[in-house]
This record gives sequence, C-alpha cells and structure tokens, in this order.
Amino acid sequence: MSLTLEDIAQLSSVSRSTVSRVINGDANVREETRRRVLEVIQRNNYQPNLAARQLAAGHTKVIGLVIPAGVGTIFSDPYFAQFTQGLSDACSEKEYSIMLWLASPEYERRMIRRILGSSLVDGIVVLSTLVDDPLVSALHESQMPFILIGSHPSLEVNSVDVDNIEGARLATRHLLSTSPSKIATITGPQNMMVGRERYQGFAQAVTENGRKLEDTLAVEGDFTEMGGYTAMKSLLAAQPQAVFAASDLMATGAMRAIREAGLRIPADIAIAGHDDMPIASQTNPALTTVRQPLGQMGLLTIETLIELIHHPGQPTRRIVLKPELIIRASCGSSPAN
Amino acid sequence: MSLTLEDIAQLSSVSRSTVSRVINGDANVREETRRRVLEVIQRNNYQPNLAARQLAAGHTKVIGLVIPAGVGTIFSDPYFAQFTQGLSDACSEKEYSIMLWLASPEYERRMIRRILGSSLVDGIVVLSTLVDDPLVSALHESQMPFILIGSHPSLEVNSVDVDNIEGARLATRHLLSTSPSKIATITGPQNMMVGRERYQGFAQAVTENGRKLEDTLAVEGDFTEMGGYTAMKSLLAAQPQAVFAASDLMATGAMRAIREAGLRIPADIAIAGHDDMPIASQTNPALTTVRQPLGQMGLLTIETLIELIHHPGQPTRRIVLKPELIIRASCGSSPAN
DNA sequence: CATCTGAATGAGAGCGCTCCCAATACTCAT
DNA sequence: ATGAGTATTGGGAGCGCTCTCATTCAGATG
Repeated sequence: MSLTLEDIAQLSSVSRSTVSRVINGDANVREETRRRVLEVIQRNNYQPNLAARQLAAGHTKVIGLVIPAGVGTIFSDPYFAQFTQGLSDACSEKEYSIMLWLASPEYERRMIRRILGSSLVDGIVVLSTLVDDPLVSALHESQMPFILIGSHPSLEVNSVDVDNIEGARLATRHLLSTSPSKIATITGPQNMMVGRERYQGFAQAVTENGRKLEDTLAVEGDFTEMGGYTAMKSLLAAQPQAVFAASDLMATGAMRAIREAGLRIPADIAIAGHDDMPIASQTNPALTTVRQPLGQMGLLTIETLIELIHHPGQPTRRIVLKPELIIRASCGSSPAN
Repeated sequence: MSLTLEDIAQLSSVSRSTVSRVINGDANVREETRRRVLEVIQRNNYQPNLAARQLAAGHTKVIGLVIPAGVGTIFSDPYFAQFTQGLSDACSEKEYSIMLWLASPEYERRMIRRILGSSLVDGIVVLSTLVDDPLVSALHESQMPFILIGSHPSLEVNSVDVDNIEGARLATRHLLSTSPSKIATITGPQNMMVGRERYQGFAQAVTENGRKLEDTLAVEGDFTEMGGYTAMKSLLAAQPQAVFAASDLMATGAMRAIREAGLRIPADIAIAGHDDMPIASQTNPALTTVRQPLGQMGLLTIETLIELIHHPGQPTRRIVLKPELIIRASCGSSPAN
C-alpha cells in the first residue's frame, strides 16, 4: 500500500540505487536527476521504510531513553520531564526518534535483554539514579553505545552530567554568607549519586568555611515534597538558621514545615534548594536555588551519542556542565533584600 | 556478531523454519524438538532481530506515544508523567515498546509525516489537548490505528478518556453543598477539550442548583500554578466563597493568592481542584480534588489499541472512565471537619 | 503389505532497503 | 579523433526474518 523505493525509481525513470542516493544525500548524482527524483518523492509523500532500512544498513536512527521509574513519584519530578523535553528537541533536530523505557524494577532484567538484543536502537541514554545501577554495568559490558546522565562511582563510562558538587557548594556558600550559627541540609537518598554528590558539595562548603560537620544537621530525604517536610521537622530540633535542600521539591516541603513551626523565612531560617524547577520562583518567599542547563544537556547528550555511534572505540568522555546559582528571596541575602 | 535464526537452527540441528515456529509458538512442532531449540535459544541468549521481523511480518510491537509539548511547562504537569507511567507498565506487560514523540509545534508537520510514513509503529496513542488538533485529523485520515486520550469535538475516533464533565460537576456540587453565596471557577484554556469540558461540568452543577452563571465568576487559566495565581487575584474582586479550579496546579496557585489576600481557606473561601496530583494531599489545607484512574487508563488504552491493530475496521470505541471525588480539608465540608 | 492420513519439517521466495561493483556517459588533454 | 580519467547510473546480492508450499515420516487402516 505504501510506496517503495522501486516505485519512486519507476516514476522518476531512474534506478532504485539512484533514488537511494538522492535520499541519503550521496554527492554523486547529477543535479538535474536529483531534482527530478526529489520532486517525485515530494509529490508522492514518500517515506522510506525504516525496518528495511535498518535491516540493510544496520542502524535505526532511534535512540533508547531509559528512565528508572521504580517509585511512581520519581518520574513526576519535573526534572525528568524537562530533561526529556530537551533531549526530544535535540533528537528532532538530528532526525532521531526516541524509544522510551520506564524501567520498573520487576521488568528490568527482561528489559535489558530486549533492549540490548533486539537491535531496535543505535544507542542508549540512561538516566541513572542508583549508585550502582545494574543496568549501567550491563550496558557497559555490551557493545551498545550509551551515555549515562549522571556519574558512576567506579566504571569508566561516557557520561553527561551537571556538576552537582559545585551546585551544592554554590548554594551552601551563599547561605553561609549571612553567617548563620548553624547550617543544616536535607540530602537526597544516599544510594543515588546525585544525593551523595550534593551532600559532598554541602560538606565542602561547610568545612572550607572552618566549621565542623554535625550529624544532627543532616537528614536524608527522598526528593519528594513529603520527604522534605518530614526531614525538616526532625531538623527543627537542632534549631538551624539555614538549610540547603538537595532538591526544590524537598525545599518546598521544608518551607511548609518551617512555616507550620511558626518560624519566618528567611528571617528565622534561610533556605536554598537545587534544580530551579518552575515552582521555585512562585513559592513564598521565592526560592534561591541552583539551575541546571537541561536543554543544553539534551543537545550535548545527543550529539555525543551520535558521535559515539558513528565512531566507536573512542576514549571515554565525561562531560560536566556548570550549574548556576539563582538568588531569590528565601536565602535572606537577595540583592533585592 | 549477534546470532541469527540460522545459527540457532544449526546449533539445534533443525531448519530455520522450525526455530521460527518455536519462537512464535506454532503448535506444529514435536515437543522434544521444541525443548531442544528452546534450550539452545536460552543458552545463547538469542534475541530475534526486530527489524528483520518487522520487515517480514509487517509489524513492530512498538506503539507511538505523542505528547504535545508546545509549552515546555505543559509536559511538566505530573498528569503526563503519571499517564505515561501507566501506559509504560501496560506495554511492558504486553511486550510492546513505546516510541516517544514530544510534539513541539515547529516540528509537528514533519513529524506527522515521519510517524505515519515510516512504519515504525503498529499504532499510536495521542495525548491531545487542543480542541482541533491537526494531528488527530491527520491520523484519522490515515490507516494507522490510534487512540486519542481525551475527546474530539467532531470526529468519530477511538478514544479513552475520563469523564471531565462529571469530575467538575462532582467537585462543584460538593462545594455548593455548603451553600456559598457565590461560587467561582478558574477554567483551563478554552481551546483545549479538557478545559471546555470541566467548565461545562461546573456550569451544569451551578445551574442545576438553581443559580445563574456570572461572567465575573469565571476566569480562564492555563493549567499552571502561576496561571491559577493570576486568575484568583482577578477573581478576588468578585468576592466568591468557593472556587473550583480545573487543575490542582492552578488550585495551589489560587490558594497562594487567597492567602496573600489575607483570607482563610476554607473559612473565607473554599476551594477544590482536579487531578489529585501528589502534592494535593500536602497543601495546607489539604486539597479536595478529583482523582482520575490513570493506571487503569494506560492498561485499557493499550489493550484497546492492540485489539485495534489485530482487528481493524471495528466500530469506533469511546471509553469513558469515571473520576472519583477526593474530599479533604480545603472545601470546608470534609467529613473530618 | 500397500495405501492413506496428518503431523513435523525443510526449502524458497520475498519484505524494502543499502552498498558494492560493474557499466555507461561525459570531460579534457594529447 | 582517441584514450585516459572521472562523474553518473544500474544491477545484484544480501540484511534476518516470516510464511506458504512441498516434502518427509510415522502410524493407522484395509
């Protein structure tokens, strides 16, 4: 029912090969021929059959995007949506499509096999969160080109990431600039690299400031609003004057807890978050936070992945992007304050 | 490098055809042969090449998911994430994969062509928001099996939806049960079906209650927190005692505006939202809202789509799911109140 | 024991494309 | 004009699978 290369060839009185050349931008085609063929293609709205193309050429122009979604809520974090959006835009531009896999743990093993074996995709982007994600190791051992969004504690893998340590350090330093007597943090889960790294950044900023880290001033959250709320409640006993939350979602939860305790932000407790998600500018007071260049990450990821697909066997690349501190009112030292 | 059918055939000393039969569950294979072949497949971790399979068989076991993402923020609405999650789970179960297309307008036309022409997918799920989405018309005219999530004003298309009119009616009726002197609504964009339908539901509940609709008591929002905030500010002049917001995100924005105006929720203004997104239970006071069975929708969508793929030419199906009113504190008539 | 039947298997022809190699057309200098 | 050299084109094989049809084989029947 759909037209084939052969049909187009017939209609433009050339051979299948020539049409193929035109489609794939081969230089060795007379300009006039090219135009004629292109015209026929246009008029008939012809689209090459991807399956045939893949079978013959060995690639698909499709990349896989794997997002761990064990906990339903995690995917709800706007971070994923924004990154996916950026990646999708970059793909459109490069004429690639995205195969989406939300990896619920129970299907994970079967999925890894399907992904790797089916030759459905040319490469893979993994949004890994766990420190030692088995998916990453499996990918690393396979031949499949892939890019990890985030970092890995031990393996040498191609990755694109934002400097989480730097981000946390930036925010913490800024909070410290008002010299609070006690500064606390609500960390992300410590079995996630982001969670660990942001804690590290916090710790660095605190110690370089000549302070000691205190156990009572760090509570682990789970990147949800509720987690931030609960963590802040338990932090309240230690009476901190400043809090760095490892994500904006947790920061909003913390703000709720602070408000409920009858304390003022930033007068009693200053707070900063991380991610600069849309609501951050809408909270009351507006949240000081750290912005990640998600759009740029998407583009860079695709470009690097395509490079990897076409020229395998290159030295491993680790791209780290700089985050940006966005100063608003919640930290108590806004320029406007 | 990867094994082929032929390899497996050789290894188990049968023909390619027999291996194919085993893989596709054909009945005409001796039990002993089947076991032997299966064993070889297992041991070699063989995965059939999907492209070849598709080329030969004419289907891919992949469905396309199209999400309009014109405005970056829209995709951030947890609604999309949750639905996608549900769909993904259902797909895993049925051994289908998802091809994700976030349709930014500038790429839209080119994308429609790619999607339809490339025979990359067996069917499509469209999360349409616009009242008259050109994508839906294009799909409707094509041969591609597809399911619209939402409803269409004029075309007879297969769809799965939640009863938005009913949802809004439920919430509005409930708000009316405390007999506020004035009830207002923050609607969704009126160029989206959901926006229109929820307004309709609101209007029905109001008029069946013997009241008149007043223009000053309805302001159009854009489904964002900021939109809800702005809309509520302008609504404040009319001094409503109750507000139905067409989404939870807008409801939280409205609550912020109410609070800033020095009014109490629900004492001065009662409020209800729609969607029951995760934060709804965490707002202060907790938000009365309408829950949609998103997980069930995903499963139903896939099942219907697969049915459609295998047996085309069936009468158009329109599946409408019932929403559920979740009563919390923000409406002022919680059972616990 | 020849014949028939149905189950189990094998062989072959594509699916629509890419890519290699051979064939043809055209250019220019000799 | 003639041959070398180069741009352009055509033909054919094959990617790994499914599916139809032919073939083989075992057991049942008269």
